[in-house]
Amino acid sequence: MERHFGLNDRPLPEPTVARLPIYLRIAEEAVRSGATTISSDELAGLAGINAAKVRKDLSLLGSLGTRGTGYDAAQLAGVIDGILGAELDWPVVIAGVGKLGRALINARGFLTGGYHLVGLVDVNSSVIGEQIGEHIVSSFEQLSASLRNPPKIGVITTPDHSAQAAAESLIALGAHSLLNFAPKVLDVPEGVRVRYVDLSIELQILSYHAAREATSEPVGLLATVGVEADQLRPTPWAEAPGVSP
Amino acid sequence: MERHFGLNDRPLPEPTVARLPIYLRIAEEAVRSGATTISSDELAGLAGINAAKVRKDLSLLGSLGTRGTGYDAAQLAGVIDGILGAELDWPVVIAGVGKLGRALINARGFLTGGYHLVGLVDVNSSVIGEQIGEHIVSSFEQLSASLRNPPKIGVITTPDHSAQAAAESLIALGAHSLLNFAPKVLDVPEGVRVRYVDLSIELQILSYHAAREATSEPVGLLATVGVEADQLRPTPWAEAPGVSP
DNA sequence: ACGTGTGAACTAATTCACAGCA
DNA sequence: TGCTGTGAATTAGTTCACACGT
Repeated sequence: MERHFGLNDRPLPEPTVARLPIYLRIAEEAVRSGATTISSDELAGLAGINAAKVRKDLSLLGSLGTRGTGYDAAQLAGVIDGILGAELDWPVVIAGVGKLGRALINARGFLTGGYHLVGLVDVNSSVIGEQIGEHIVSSFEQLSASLRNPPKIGVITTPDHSAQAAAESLIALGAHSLLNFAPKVLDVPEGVRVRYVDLSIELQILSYHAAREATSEPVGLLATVGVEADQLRPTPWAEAPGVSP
Repeated sequence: MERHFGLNDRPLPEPTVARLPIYLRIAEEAVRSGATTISSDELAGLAGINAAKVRKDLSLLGSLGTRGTGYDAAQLAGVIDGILGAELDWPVVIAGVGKLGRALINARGFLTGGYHLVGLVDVNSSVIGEQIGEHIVSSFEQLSASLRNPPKIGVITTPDHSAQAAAESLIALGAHSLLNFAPKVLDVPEGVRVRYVDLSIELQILSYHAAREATSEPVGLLATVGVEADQLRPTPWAEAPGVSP
């Protein structure tokens, strides 16, 4: 598995990594709208951040820009795509076929690019066998028997009390990266990466700020991101690639 | 509207704000499980971060702990709850009753505490009039006529091409804070706060790291958070309060 | 002129390490 | 002895400002 670091030796700063998907979206959008080139200023405006940050971020990927002109939108998209690994093949299994699981399965924009669903599992026998889109919900045993290659990413959309069991099953299937939507801290072996997404926290953060909105502070565009546990890195930003139900 | 700052004068650092909901969950959980007291070490372990950070964060809220003992779990929960404004009343309107909207409406844990749904709107006449839980989907006009008080928070779960219109309607209803799940940058007037949540970005961040997993780095628990656009602040962390479909 | 790339300055956040109270 | 609270040190990230290519 190829290693992508910055231009040099070092890995990219987490905040930069978190912004890359945003730049990618904007660059792709620019290409679609016929632009061949895009400047750090434009990128910054659309991302809701400042241009210096954009340039600093992109300079870590190499000298992609042309002075006086800007960045080649298509090339930029390609480079970011490569770095994010989106051009590789990322088989995904979703565990938990409840409302949220279904929403993600059907969301345009969630499973795009290199991410594709290879399995849908649940422990509830009333949904096992159900067909959703092109997939049939199976038990872990069934999926385990039928999968040729292990999934790279496991998505947990079970109720919280089942999350740990789901995690263990996904890990047993071979997943080393988990995206957990359940409000539960997972106990996973060394080497397994977990990313937590907590939607209710967003409301709490919003209301914290709203409660002191009186002091009308500048309001910026936002970015959305899950954070790396240990080294909590946030993601600044605007233009969220998203879930469109 | 009361102003909550740290102990002193200054507002809390964004990363701290993003961690508070996590501490809150853990403290509440501790209370439920019968513990009266919880230490920064325990908090840290459950949150997937280190104890110094926990103590620094909590010290900004006041001298809540007792040396040699730890923090009073119930008191801690109460204080954080107050700071996050969760004990206040936060009327929420959800715009866009597609799969994701329905998932959020039904998710345990999304609309809890002081957050409660006061309206469900959509532009699609085929869903207007539909009853979902205790609410009936209405048009913006209908809702506008029937709402007594403006919603404080608007949640956008429409397709991306409708997001801007939804935002404008929500703002017209009186919402000053928006939580946008659509992959679209919103153009909003000064004073309106937008928080973007992009679920597909999570996959991209996971795969970026997975692609260089070869170098087995330490794997931490993660935190999930949307970020404040301008000042991009991430959220470190583990134990995500979540969406359980 | 224009806009990138980047060292330098600055600001923010994390982590250390320990004094001090229960 | 145990664990908080917190200054000090460190590390990370952002922003400035300008030299340099086109």
